[in-house]
Parts: sequence; C-alpha cells; structure tokens
Amino acid sequence: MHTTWKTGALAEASGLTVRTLHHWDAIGLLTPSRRTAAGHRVYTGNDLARLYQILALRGLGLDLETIGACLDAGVDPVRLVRDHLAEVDSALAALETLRTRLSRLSAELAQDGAVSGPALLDALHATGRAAAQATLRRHLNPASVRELAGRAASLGPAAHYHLHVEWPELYRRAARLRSAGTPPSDPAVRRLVARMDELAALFTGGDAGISAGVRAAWREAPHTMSGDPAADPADYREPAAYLDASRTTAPTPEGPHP
Amino acid sequence: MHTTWKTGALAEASGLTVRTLHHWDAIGLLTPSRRTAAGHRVYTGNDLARLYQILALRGLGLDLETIGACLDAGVDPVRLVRDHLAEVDSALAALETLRTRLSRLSAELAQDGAVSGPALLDALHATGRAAAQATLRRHLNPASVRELAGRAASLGPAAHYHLHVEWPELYRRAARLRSAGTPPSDPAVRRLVARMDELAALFTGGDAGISAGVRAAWREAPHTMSGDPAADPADYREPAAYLDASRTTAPTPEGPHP
DNA sequence: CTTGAACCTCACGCGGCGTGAGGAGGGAGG
DNA sequence: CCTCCCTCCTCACGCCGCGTGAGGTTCAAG
Repeated sequence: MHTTWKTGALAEASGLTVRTLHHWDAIGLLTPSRRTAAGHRVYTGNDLARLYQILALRGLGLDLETIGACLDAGVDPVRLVRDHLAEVDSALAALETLRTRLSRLSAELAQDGAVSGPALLDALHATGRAAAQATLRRHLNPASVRELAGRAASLGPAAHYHLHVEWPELYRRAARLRSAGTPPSDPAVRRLVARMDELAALFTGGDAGISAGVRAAWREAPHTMSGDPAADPADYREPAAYLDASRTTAPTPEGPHP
Repeated sequence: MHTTWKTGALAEASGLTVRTLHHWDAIGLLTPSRRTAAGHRVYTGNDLARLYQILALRGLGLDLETIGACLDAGVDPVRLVRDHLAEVDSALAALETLRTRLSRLSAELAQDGAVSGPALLDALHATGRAAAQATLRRHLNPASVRELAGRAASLGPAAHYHLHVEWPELYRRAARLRSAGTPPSDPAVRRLVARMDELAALFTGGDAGISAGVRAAWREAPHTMSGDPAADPADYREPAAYLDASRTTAPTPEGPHP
C-alpha cells in the first residue's frame, strides 16, 4: 500500500487539477513535504491531512489566504465565521433583489409576444413605470400629468439621464453627506439642492403645484417612483428632510467676501 | 444650458469613476462621440442615452461584453433574460446552501464556549458527525461500531482523506460516467468499483455484516452520512445502483488477449 | 506668465486558477 | 543500448472590471 502520492495521482484522487496543486504550492498553501532528486513533488500522509482541511475550509467559501492563515495558526474562528456569514448574507440579499427584478422582467417580456430589437430595454423601461404613473395621477390633475409628460418628451434622451442617472446620484450624494455629519447649511449641500431644484424645474416648468404633487408621490412610494423595488423608503425620507433643512437654514460663511 | 460633458463632469454626475469611463471607452462599450483637438473626451446627449442604457443593463448583473452586444444590436432579449435568470438562480441556490452550513457551524462554535486554536476545524468536523453516528448505530451492533471506530483511528489522518475526499470524488466520478452513458460493465467503472471496495475493506476489515450495515445507513440518509446537508438522496441512490450493476455484470472485452 | 486642477496615456495589480510552450525524468519495448 | 511515450517540471500570459499610481499635456483663472 502506497503512503505517498505524486502530483497527478493526488489530483486525480482529490478531483483537483494538477495546476491547482501547483498554484497552492506556489502560494505556500499546500507544499509537498518532499521532492525527488529530479524535483518531482511527493505528497505524504501529513500533506493529505492538510489537503483535507483546506478542502473543508474552501467548502465554506473562504479565500485561499484566509484558509492559509486558519491552518497556520492565528485566527479567531468565532469572529471568522461570524464575519463570513455576514458577507454571505449581504451577497444573498443582493442576489435576491436581482432575482426579483429579473423574474419581473422575464414576465414582462413573455407578455409582449412579439420580440423586436430593443425589446429588452423597452421592457426594462416599462417595468414599474405604469405603477409610477398611477401614483403620480393620485397626486396631480390630468392637465398637470400631461404637462409633465410633454416637458419630459421635449427633453429627449436627456430626460432619462436626468431622471434615472443624475437624480439618483444626487440623492446618493446627499445621503453620504448626511451620514458624514455635514450640516445642512454646508455649501456643498446647498449646491446639491440648487442642482436638484434646477432639474425639478426642467420637468415641472417651475409650477409649484406640479412640483408639490411630484414630491408627494415620492413621499408616498419612493420605491415605486425610483423604479428600484428594493429601495428602502427611509433611504429617501431622511435625505429629503435633510435637503429641506438645507433650503430653510441660513448659509454658512465660506471664506472672506470678495 | 450645456449639452456636452467632459469626463470628470460625467463621472461625477453618474457616480462612476473617471477610470471606469476610460475603461468603457477602451473596450468600445461607451465611446464619446467627439474629442477636442487636444484629445479630451467630449460626451454628447446621445452618449448619455447610451450610458443610461448601460447602467440599466448593468443593474441586471450582465457582464460588459453582453451589454455591448445587447446595445449594438444582436441578442434575443427573451433568451438572454431567461438564461441569466437561470444563472442567478443557481448562484442563489449555492449561496443558500453555504449559508445553511455557515449558520449551523456558527451555532456549533457559539455552543463550545471556550475557543482554542483549531476550534474551527473541530467544529466543522463535528457538525453533523453525531447524526451520522446515530444513523450508523441503528444499523450496527455496538461491537461493530467499536470495530469501525478502531479501524478508522488506526488509519490516522488518512482516514479523513479516504472518507471525506477520495470517497466523494469516486462517487462524483461514477455519477459522471453514468450520465455520460458509460455501461456499468466498462473497465473504467470496474476500476472505480474495485477501488471503492478496497476502501470499504480498509474500514470494515472485510466483515460483510459491517459493510452491509454501513451501506444500509447510506441508503437511509445519504445527506447525513456524507456530511453534506445539501446532498440529494438521488445523487447517491442512482450511482449506487449503477455501481451494483457493475459488480454483477460480465466484463466487456478490452482489446485482444495477451 | 504662472499656477493648479483636470485631462491624457501607459502599465501593473487583484483572485484563482486555465491553458499552452518548451524541456527533462522515467519506465516499457525493440 | 536507444527509442517511444507518458508524466513531471518551470515559466508566463489570459481572464474581468476596474483601482491605483507614474509621468506628461491642456485648460481656465489670477
């Protein structure tokens, strides 16, 4: 009965590839105890035990460096597992959100029997839009809805950009400033507010009634209006209050007057 | 009102980095329509529309090459979404399995108050082992259990390897051969069977009663015996039947007799 | 004209190997 | 002894989506 293995034999027995064993040797994760005079790797029973441990830890989804640290003494297993579990949980949450979006999209596509070229983008675009318009209609009269739609149409492709790219980004930035403790009176926040008001004016034409209605729709159902079903209402409510505070506080001095 | 953007402005507005825009330009995903005489990138409204589409598709988790193909005409959106959904589903299933294992392990670790060095491996090892022994005890008398344990102990670290590395690998290989349509009488299958019987003899000492009991335990609860809670009983039952068939059929000729 | 910010183009790095290229060791058969 | 073929070895580049400098040009303001 043999008690040592050459690279190929170990690879075949373990289901790994020779290249993987070479790699693990190169990074010092699993170094064969011996070599023949010609430089051929010889794995012993101890190496096998280590291989088994590596496979066990790899099965937990740990990266190779962590596995090495684990085996070469020096990690707190409780913390390691707890942290890793947290990582896995967040990855799982992200994937679940994605799955929801995809399956909704898939349904949308299956429904429009005929499949043309940019059908994917159309469907992607349409998904959830009907709901957003319904919400808007609850807060605006038909004439205002038509005016909003007309202004959006006249902006062309830029409308999509302003609504779905720049606007969410402004919101994200407001959220970052807020959580960094920046006071609402800070000039950076004021610049954000100014840009957002500018964008809003593009769509509402400066009509206070329309913009109030739009704001009400966002307050009612941020996840519907933003088109992101995973959006947390709190992620919108708190920055909104922060931005309102910016609009109503006195400016902070920003260096000497010119 | 400006209708063009420089790299930095577009990056800031979209929340991407300048490097990302450079990269997307380099791979031809988003090339600015114009450049200044000095070579500075100038993005137009059309580029913005494309950027918006890219971000929308990226939000679905598609890779950049697929996104490019999508936008430059030439994919079936129905198939694309269906296939991608399938990918996401399998990733999700894998992650859920992993999460189950990790949380069980976490509980195991929390239970053994004191944390020593190789506690993680101990816990990993112990998880589910008690259940496997309970299953075994239902199929073997105490003397046989003791004999099994004694033989396993005398094998040392190699026992872990045989049980948890080589044995599952042999099973996986059997499953592959089976699904490839290889007949049970094929010499490759016979070699597998011979090796598995050899391994079994290492643990049972050739005692037919013990090996029958072990086989019964595996038939009853493969997921418990293998230590993999996600194991599908069918993944063991069918290869097992296949291997049994190999043991009871006549050999196929493998070239001319010597 | 000078400064400083913003822009440009290389080019390496990451993780975990896959996939050759090009060469040497080793056992079986002539 | 030589030849054949299989297994082993060591580089070294490629993947994906950028991050992160290094080192040089251009632009707008003072």
